[in-house]
This record gives sequence, structure tokens and C-alpha cells, in this order.
Amino acid sequence: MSSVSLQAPRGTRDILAPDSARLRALTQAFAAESELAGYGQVVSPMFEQIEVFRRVGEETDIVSKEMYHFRDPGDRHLALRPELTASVARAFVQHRPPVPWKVWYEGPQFRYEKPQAGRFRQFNQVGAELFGSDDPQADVEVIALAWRFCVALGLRRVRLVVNSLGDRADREAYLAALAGYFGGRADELSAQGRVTLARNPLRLLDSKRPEDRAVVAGAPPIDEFWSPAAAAHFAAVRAGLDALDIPADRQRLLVRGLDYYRRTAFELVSDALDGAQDAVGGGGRYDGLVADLGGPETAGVGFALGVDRLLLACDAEDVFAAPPAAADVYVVDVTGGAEATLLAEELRRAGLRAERAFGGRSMKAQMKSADRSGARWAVLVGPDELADGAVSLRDMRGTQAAGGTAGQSRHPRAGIVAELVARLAAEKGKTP
RNA sequence: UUGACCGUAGCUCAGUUGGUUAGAGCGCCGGGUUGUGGUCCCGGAGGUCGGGGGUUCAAAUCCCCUCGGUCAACCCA
Repeated sequence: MSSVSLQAPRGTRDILAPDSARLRALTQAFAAESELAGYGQVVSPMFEQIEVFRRVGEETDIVSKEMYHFRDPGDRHLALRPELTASVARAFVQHRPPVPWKVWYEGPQFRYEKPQAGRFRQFNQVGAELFGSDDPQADVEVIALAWRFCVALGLRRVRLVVNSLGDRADREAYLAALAGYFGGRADELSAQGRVTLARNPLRLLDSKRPEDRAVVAGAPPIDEFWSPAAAAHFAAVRAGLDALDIPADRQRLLVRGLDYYRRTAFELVSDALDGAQDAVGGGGRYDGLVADLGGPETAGVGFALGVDRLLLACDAEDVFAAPPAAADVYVVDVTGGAEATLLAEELRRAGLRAERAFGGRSMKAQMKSADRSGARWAVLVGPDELADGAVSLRDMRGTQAAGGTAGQSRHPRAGIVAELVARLAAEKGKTP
């Protein structure tokens, strides 16, 4: 950092090309996958009345201590969205679309946290939600969508883990049982573990502290608290995934961070990611959330994937590279540059990716730039060409030595655009 | 919020126990005779050593604060 004193706020960053193109490509791939399954895009505001998020649970860390919130000039208390399910559920309550309402979304979210690899204060997610059905097949469809997308990206080292948190009453009973169990062994827990116990015993289950893990190992399993209906639902979900050949590991200690989850909970974890942030996404069923937001009793299931972490996983597995940004044509003009402007515009109108230099640089310098642009062809305009109403066309992929004029041909200026369109089309046909 | 490590040109980094005009590679710009790229050679631009304060005759090198990064706990995508 030299004399630059202004910088992006902590935990945020600028994404420049070609990384930005890669992010866009990932979003497009997700859109394609989602719409294939009948999900329509929903674009909701980046901020909401703070109440929207408070309703999802005050004990949730995301809500209680990680929200960016503020009062606007009209004294409205607002918050930048820390997650999207609540926003989408609010949209559902507001518009009451016919069910099943199937939506996908994409965009930044904000959480006030200490940043580290794969964790930012502004981060991007893609996700999907299905409102209005408690059919276990809905869970299967949603999970399959998330899974298929990871596979489509080329990720092979992603695992799906699933669990069921039971119905509301099951969850309450389990919570009480955990409180009793852990309470009796509080002295064996870590100091922080005891704090967690007081706040939410469920959280202790995925503690990473060794002292806590030893105690957790003997904790009562949630299975014993499932209602018959919840147990049957989970069995149906697992059978459905099995039928689709989607490998799902039951993980009895999986409890998600948002408190609104009921029954199905799942996560996608990457084994290619080292470090603590190995979850690329997660989701589950949240029957009851819509009612909490003031709507009718409505079932729902969905998921979100962290775009930044997905991209990190792609890097680790060496898949889903940035799309190439090579130019088709580079216009070299040593007659002042006005001709390059005309030609480049013509080429672009014809759909070719055309680049040119500015500032009246030497031919050698422009050729160097042409090379670095990755252009397939260079169109040269010098005094001779200009006088003859012609241009020189140079094959930049030739193996001839630099400096020579082999692989170069003269063409009438008038027909050069059509000529290039034809040549590029012919090549594209040969090598897709 | 807690702890550990780190912060030198656009990028990756060197900078001996504090001592004259802070270096390299890559990148960028220009040149190697008349208008031509990818190799090679030469040259140039670019840094108030993250910022502020302190110790000292003297600090990129020591101390404090601050901002930022990385890693871990917490939590989560």
C-alpha cells in the first residue's frame, strides 16, 4: 500500500476481471441449473426492516451480533441482509404467490465478522427455496439441485451430509435432554463450552474443542426424540437421495446455525478445502418460518451455497477455470489511430472481439500489445495501406519468426470485416 | 469478541548484530537504424519500507498505538 489511503472496507474486496467473469459464469451456471428445474429468479432488496431478521431467531449469532444495521434519514431501523432465506420468506408473505413457489437467487450478503480465508463481511451466495410443500420429495429435489450444481462445476471432493432435527416439539425435548446431559458434566466442558451450554446446548454438538468433543461423544442421539412423522420424513428423504444415486452421509451431530430449521438439515463440505471453512453450502427445511413472519402456516425447504468458497474449492480441485478473454482481432494503426477506431467499431458491430491501442504507439509496441491480448488476428494499417485502401492481415498464431511478414496478406479495406468473420467462423466450426 | 504470525516498488520477495543516494525477479514503458509480436540484449519509470508516535547521533530494522492480511477459537457460506 503506497500512498493510497482509501481502501475497501475490512472484509470486502474488489473483484476484477478475469475473476469477475468467473464469478459471473458460476452464477449463470447456477441460473441454468435452477431454471431447468423450474425455479424462477427472485431479486429482493439488499436491506430489510430489521424485524425481518429478528423474527428468524434472536439467539442466532447472525442476528444478535453480526448484523450491519442502521437508521435511515426517515428513522426506519434497517439491516443489510445477513442471509437470504428470511428475505425471500418475507417476499412470500408479502406477495402470496401460488404454491409451490420455487425460486432461486444470487447476490451479496453482509455479516459483521472477523474476516479470514473463505469468510468475508460482504460475501456472495447462490441459493434456492421451495415454499408450500412438506413432501419429502421436495427436500430431495432441492438437495439434488445443490448437488447437481456442484457436480456441474466439476467438483468431485464435495460430500453431502444430512441429518434431521425433528419437529418443533422433538427439538424442544431434545434440547432439554441435552441441557440435562451436559449440565451434569459441565465441569468436563471447556470454559467456552459452558458458555455455549447456557446459550444453546445444541451448539455444543459441533464444538471443535477436544474437551467438549469427549463429552459430546456420550450425548444422547437425536434419533430417540424424533416423532414418528419426522422419522418417516427423514427416511423418505434418504430413500429419495439413494434412488438418485446421490451419496449422503448421515451425520448425527449436524446442527445448523440458523434456528429456524426443522426436520431435514444438510451441508455440502469440500474435502479439497483445508482450514476451518470447509462448508461450501447448507440448507434444510424451515416449516414455520413463514408463519413466524406473519404469513399462513407454510412449509419450506431450501439451501444456499457460498460462491466464494465454491470458487476456492474449484481452485483446489483445479476445475471451472476463468473463461478465456482473448481478443479475436487487434487493430494496429500507425496512421494516427482514427482508422483503428473506425475498424474496431465495425468489427465489434459484426460481433467480433476487437482491441486496439491508444496514444500513437510504435508499430512494434502495438504488435507487442496485440500479442498479449491473445488476438487470433492482427489487422495492420500503415501509410501504404491507407493510401491503397487496403489493410494487412497477420496471423498471430503462426509459428514463423517474429519480425517476418510470412503469414501476412493484403486485403481490400472494404471487405476485411466479412473476411475476418468468415475465417473465425470457419475455425470455430473445426475446433469447438 | 479472543489468541498467534505477518505488512519493503503493480506482483513475488532480498535487505547482514539499527549506519551513507533501499535492491532483485516478473510485469509495465522505451530502444536494439528505414513500418511488425511471442526468444535474447540494453535502458527507463515506479517505493515518504501500511499509517502515526516514541527510543537513538542515526531505524525498513527496537518499543507503543492504529489500519490491513493470514491462521485458529467462536460462528458460519
